[in-house]
Amino acid sequence: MRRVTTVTNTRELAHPAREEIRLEGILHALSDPMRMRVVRALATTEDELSCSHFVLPVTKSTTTHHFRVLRESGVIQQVYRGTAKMNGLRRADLDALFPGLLDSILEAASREAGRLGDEA
Amino acid sequence: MRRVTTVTNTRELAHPAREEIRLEGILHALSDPMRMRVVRALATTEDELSCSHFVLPVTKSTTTHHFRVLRESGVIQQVYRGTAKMNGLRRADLDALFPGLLDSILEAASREAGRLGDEA
DNA sequence: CGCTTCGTACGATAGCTCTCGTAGTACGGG
DNA sequence: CCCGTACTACGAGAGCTATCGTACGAAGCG
Repeated sequence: MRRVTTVTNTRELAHPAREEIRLEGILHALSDPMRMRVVRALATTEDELSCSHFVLPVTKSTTTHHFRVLRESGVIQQVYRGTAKMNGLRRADLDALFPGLLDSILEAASREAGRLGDEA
Repeated sequence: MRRVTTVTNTRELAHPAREEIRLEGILHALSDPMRMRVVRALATTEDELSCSHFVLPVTKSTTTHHFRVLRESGVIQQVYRGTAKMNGLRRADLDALFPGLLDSILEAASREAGRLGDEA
């Protein structure tokens, strides 16, 4: 029952620092179809998207799990905004660490989607 | 006891066709340190390298396992040459499917290795 | 103060995966 | 024909992972 005086958010989320991000972790995170889907959606916009914005064919707890994997691997950043949890790609960090990598992977994903008829 | 009349190799290895290669599978294959190590070594040369050329800190059966994962995901091609099994990157196929992807990942791996002091 | 919406925590389960050891097959050389 | 080298197959174990369901907490709305 601790009272909070600030208007802003209390719930904090642990993110790896830029230097802690590992290529291995990124590749692993993106090797799951659900997570790749999320990242591709995030890449299409500058805005942050809420978790509930995504409609994945899995339950909500599983979705939470995937977002956590993405956050802990350093691919996305998450912040609470009211009841919603907003998600954004860590573009600056990823580009600084591995220039061109994210774009190559996104391009590859897009290519494959097109090739397999998923479109987009 | 089947006798073979041909002089060339009998043992065939199953490889995915180019169109069967999946990005997901590639990323997963490369998200393992041992396998990334192998791929990085293969990328440094045009030649094919035998499995025994690699000295990984795991047993031989584990090594066999990793090579199989790489082959089945379409990252490498393998062929028997006498008692040896030669390995080569499937550069042409990968570049055709996902232009720039392999190089970006290799570059990222190299960057991280440098950053972490592994050198090379 | 309830109610709703959004997301989390926890426990469970099935399946995969990395690892090993042992036993075995294929090839080439003497 | 036997032996050594190179790699495989199989079985097993420990650990991770994707998934679910249920129960819960946090924020906002009326």
